[in-house]
Amino acid sequence: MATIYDVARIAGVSAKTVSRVLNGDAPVGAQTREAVQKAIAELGYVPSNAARMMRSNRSGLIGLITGAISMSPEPTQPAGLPELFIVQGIQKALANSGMTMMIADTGGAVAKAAPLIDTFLRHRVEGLIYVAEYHQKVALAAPSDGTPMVLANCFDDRGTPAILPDDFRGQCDLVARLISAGHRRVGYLTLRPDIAAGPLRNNGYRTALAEAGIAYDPALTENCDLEGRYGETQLLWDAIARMLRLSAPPTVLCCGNDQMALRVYGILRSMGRKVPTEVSVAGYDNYRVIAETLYPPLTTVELPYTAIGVRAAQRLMAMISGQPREDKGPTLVAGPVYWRDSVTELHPANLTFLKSVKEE
Amino acid sequence: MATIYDVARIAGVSAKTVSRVLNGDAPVGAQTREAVQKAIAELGYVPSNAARMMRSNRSGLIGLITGAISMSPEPTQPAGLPELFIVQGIQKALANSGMTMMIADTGGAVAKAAPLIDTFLRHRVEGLIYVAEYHQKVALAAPSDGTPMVLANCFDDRGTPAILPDDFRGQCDLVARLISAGHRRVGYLTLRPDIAAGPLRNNGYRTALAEAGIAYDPALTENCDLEGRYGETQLLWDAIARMLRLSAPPTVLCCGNDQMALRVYGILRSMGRKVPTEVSVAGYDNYRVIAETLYPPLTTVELPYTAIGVRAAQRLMAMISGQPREDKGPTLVAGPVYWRDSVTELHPANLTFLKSVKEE
DNA sequence: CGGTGTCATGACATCGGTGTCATACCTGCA
DNA sequence: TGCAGGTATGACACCGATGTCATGACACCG
Repeated sequence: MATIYDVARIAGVSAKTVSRVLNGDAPVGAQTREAVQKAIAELGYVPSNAARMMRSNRSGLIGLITGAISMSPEPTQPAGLPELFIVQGIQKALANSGMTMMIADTGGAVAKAAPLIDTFLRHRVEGLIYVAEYHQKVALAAPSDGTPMVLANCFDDRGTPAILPDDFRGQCDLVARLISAGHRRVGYLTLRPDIAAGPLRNNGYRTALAEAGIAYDPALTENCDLEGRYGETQLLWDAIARMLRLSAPPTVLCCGNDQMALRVYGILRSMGRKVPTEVSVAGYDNYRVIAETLYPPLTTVELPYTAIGVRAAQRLMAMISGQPREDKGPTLVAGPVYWRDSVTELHPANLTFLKSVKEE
Repeated sequence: MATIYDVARIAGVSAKTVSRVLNGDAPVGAQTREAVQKAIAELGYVPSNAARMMRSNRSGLIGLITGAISMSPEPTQPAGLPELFIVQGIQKALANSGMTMMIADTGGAVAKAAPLIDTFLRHRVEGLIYVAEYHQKVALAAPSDGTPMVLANCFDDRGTPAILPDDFRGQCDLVARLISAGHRRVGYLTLRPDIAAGPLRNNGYRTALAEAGIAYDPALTENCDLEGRYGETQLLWDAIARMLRLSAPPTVLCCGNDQMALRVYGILRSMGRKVPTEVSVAGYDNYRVIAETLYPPLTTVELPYTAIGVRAAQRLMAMISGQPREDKGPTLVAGPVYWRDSVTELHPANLTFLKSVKEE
């Protein structure tokens, strides 16, 4: 591979002059410049970033750590897609910053993160982003030197800057929208309570009900989440059957995620219940391959993965450029409700048969 | 950031000795080694890859170019996921090679690939992989220096090593399996004919029929592929209705991809046809979020994205280590048929009502 | 006409490692 | 005893850029 000296020799100038042509940081005579550019083209010269870095100490690299790229050895889970969307967002935000992204992968084992961070530090990355698969708490060793780091879709208890989905807001907005469409009995097939999003979303659900003056009914909330594993369909079937047998059955079923909603579609149809005329369905995530393809298309809330990635990159760039942190605590990113045909807008006429309607 | 000289000074040895401790390329006295390691720990020293690279000329970097990471500005398409699975495969294969992956992104515009390749060459990557979103022909400028390059999920006419899905084999295997399950009238809702996979799969379909001695019936093949855009559902509805009105209607519908199959489920149910007892459905891609979650789960063919990634990485590593190319032409990767409950195994009794059965 | 400022360019040191070679010490064998 | 051979270590050059400083040629101004 040609070096700057080769170019200098061919062009009949000094290496420093070639450097000036490349960087435009000092005036160069017109003919000299041409001669240099000709030599560069002739040799197919490409400057070495490594050499440049030796002096400037700026690598132009951002390190990204995720478990998304390599799946777990037993890929029973659809796993990893959220992380990939976050990566998309990061890339998008980084595209015009001149930074190049290095990606490494824990293969699911958080313990592997430390050596990967080490690899990145060897490359002298200017910043690090750790991306988690789902909203969760992590315990990561901070890089011993001062390299800035941002957590995306996760948080720790050391106050590392974190970007998180606003699960409370999302569920609350969705349920509020359902209520404004006339629904008063809102069934809720929840996520597991042991993941971070679970309790937050439950609070959102109950807050939306409370703000509309609707009493919370425990009979309308069930946890059937088996992470998509075998048995979930049976649990869902059972829970839905029970809810529909209530004297005041739900007019809409909120699902913990869009995948669960996809299951619920099949179950309701097998039960002979039409979606949405007899029972409405709503999801969560706006997993578009499902939400837009389902028939009818699914009302859901965006889980703003791309936006989380963008925010994470922006925050990191701010830290790299030495801007002081303006905001404390995690940054919450809320996504909009996508209103599609899987939920009926109830008209007053329809409302009469609802036993629990207190007002309106 | 501490340098090797800082470590040397603290440990009371020369820089070269520290280097030897780090690389283990020459014997070092036990106490000396300990002193050095203590100094390294004390300073939090991390060697600089850039400096190392200056001499060794080995960057330990692989460059990956894709359009997957940043989506198009108007993400009407679910786009990009296949590429991400390929990236997973690459990462998986690279994990133990000590290589670090750099990812850059064309944002969909192939024209942007050239400057990205340039960026990678500045970093002196040891190899390049270009990943395409779907099986297609590309025209990429090869890096002017001799940096090895592999194409994944695409090919060019310059004979650049390419790894491709075996679309012919996949469709052929699927249809053969359907036939062995007793199906004789196989409806086929195809992909657009202008993409590479289209004609290949059609050949697979016809070959499987021919090998079973079943005559090809043009009335059973329709193209409704609008890439998931508005109108596809209507086209599908129309095509399916037409096929089901035939005097010898199909007993199974092969769909161009799993997303189309998801639509077909909804359509068939709206028509009052039960899946799979009245009409069986098969997909293509093994898009697991759909195929495994659908009710009943979907019979489909794996589009072996991860395997393509693995093969691409392996091939690249072979090129980097200077192994001669053993095989000419593109490497085809076939995926297995996933047999699930969306297709009925027809028993001889069922077969009697089929008008077109010639044999058996 | 001499001093000052700008333009254009080159010599040289430097970044942080590693390759090459030299050196000093020790052991074993003729 | 003398020398070959292995072990442990250091001095120094070098990789390919860029920062610093010096230099020569002009143009402008008083």
